[in-house]
Amino acid sequence: MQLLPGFRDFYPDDCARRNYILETWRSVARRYGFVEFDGPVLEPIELYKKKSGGELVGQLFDFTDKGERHVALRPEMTPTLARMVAARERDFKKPLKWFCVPQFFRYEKQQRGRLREFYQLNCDILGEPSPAADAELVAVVIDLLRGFGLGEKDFVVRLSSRTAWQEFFARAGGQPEDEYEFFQIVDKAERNPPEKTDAALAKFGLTAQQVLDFMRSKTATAELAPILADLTARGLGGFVEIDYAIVRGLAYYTGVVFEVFDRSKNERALAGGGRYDKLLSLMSDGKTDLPALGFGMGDVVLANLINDTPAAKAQLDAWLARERAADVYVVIAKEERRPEALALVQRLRDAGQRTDFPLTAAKIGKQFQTAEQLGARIAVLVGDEWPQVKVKTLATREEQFIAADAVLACFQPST
RNA sequence: GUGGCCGUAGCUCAAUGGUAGAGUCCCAGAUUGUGAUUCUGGUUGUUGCGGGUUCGAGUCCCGUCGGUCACCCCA
Repeated sequence: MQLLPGFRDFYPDDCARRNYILETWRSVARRYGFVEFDGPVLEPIELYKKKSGGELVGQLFDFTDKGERHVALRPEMTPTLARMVAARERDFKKPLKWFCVPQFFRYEKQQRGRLREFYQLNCDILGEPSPAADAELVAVVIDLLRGFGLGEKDFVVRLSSRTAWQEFFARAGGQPEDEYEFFQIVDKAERNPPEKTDAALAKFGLTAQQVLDFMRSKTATAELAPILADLTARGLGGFVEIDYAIVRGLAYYTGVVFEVFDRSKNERALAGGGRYDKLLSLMSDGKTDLPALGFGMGDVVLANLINDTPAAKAQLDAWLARERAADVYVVIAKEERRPEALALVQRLRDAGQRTDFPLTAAKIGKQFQTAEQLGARIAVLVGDEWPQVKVKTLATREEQFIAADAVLACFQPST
């Protein structure tokens, strides 16, 4: 049987790599005061139709359940978050700083950095309109990536704003109802030939040159300046560039938007997000109106970049080695001593030592080889010397005899 | 969803249209109380799948599934 396209098996080594990413995400998010939440993997399809107007339904894993409900595997978290917050908004002190690490499912053709199943860290701040919240969000993005050993030379946050483009569009005489169409044109202006952009902009009385000129003006607007100042005060200014080419595809963004890219531009976006001040109101039919902003960061592109960045790769490998290493391997040199060895194994495990031993009789050399492969730091040999055992530090090959009862003391922290 | 390239052992890859191979990994032994190297032996295949051409197909043709890259999209 083959895997379904775009889905992954996680063998122990893959699972450890995945957990490294998830644990690092959780650790940094908590450091910033974000608290973890989660929701259902399966949702009624209307939840996703409401926001997107059905455009994204073609990329959902959806089906009809046995109760005739039309359901979908979650492709994103923002609708669920909006529903949850809107339902119990008064229970939470503002601003809310919530994160989650959900597995998402999207029915798309897979390619580099994009699968049909993936994990994505989501961090959201709700109930805070101040630019301080925007800066806090960008700061946590930066520190999340720094947490993997990535630095200023490895990635950059491209900071932009829908507001800036709204004002640009209004100055040119554009109507608010045409804004979204205009954003879509701007979003593609960098990739499309100027003639094509000119043609699309003609109805608004604009030219590709005007749009590209503004796009390349790196001066911060009054909205973005305090965010930059905040990040500079934190010492994170070097990670951020103003770049009005970032518009993002979705209709619901209202203000600051940003995307994070690797400097070499080999990968697709590492993370992306922005403000969606009107979305909660939209999702709750006006019952709840909270300003909000957030971003998502997927595991697939991030893993690619870590593997291609030596310092980050080294940090990952060190973590993996620590993660899988056994503390102690008990070598049973004489099968007659197996009961005593089992007792020792049990005591070591009770004391919290990661302990392994041969389940069946095996040659000594084989057992040491196994101990080595398991990454054990210490081998304890049980044999003729009982009630003494031989304690060997595998890295240095030093051995010493110790009374079996005293072995545990070797592993206690010496205070 | 559209198009280019690619599918041979668990992995990396060979094989002019003529008997499917090597390295690696794994297992065992050399070595009955010590890890490396080395040496010896061993397991592993419906050549992705299904048709077709041919005396004969891993090889050529068609289809299909999967992978990959680009486009579309990117919550």
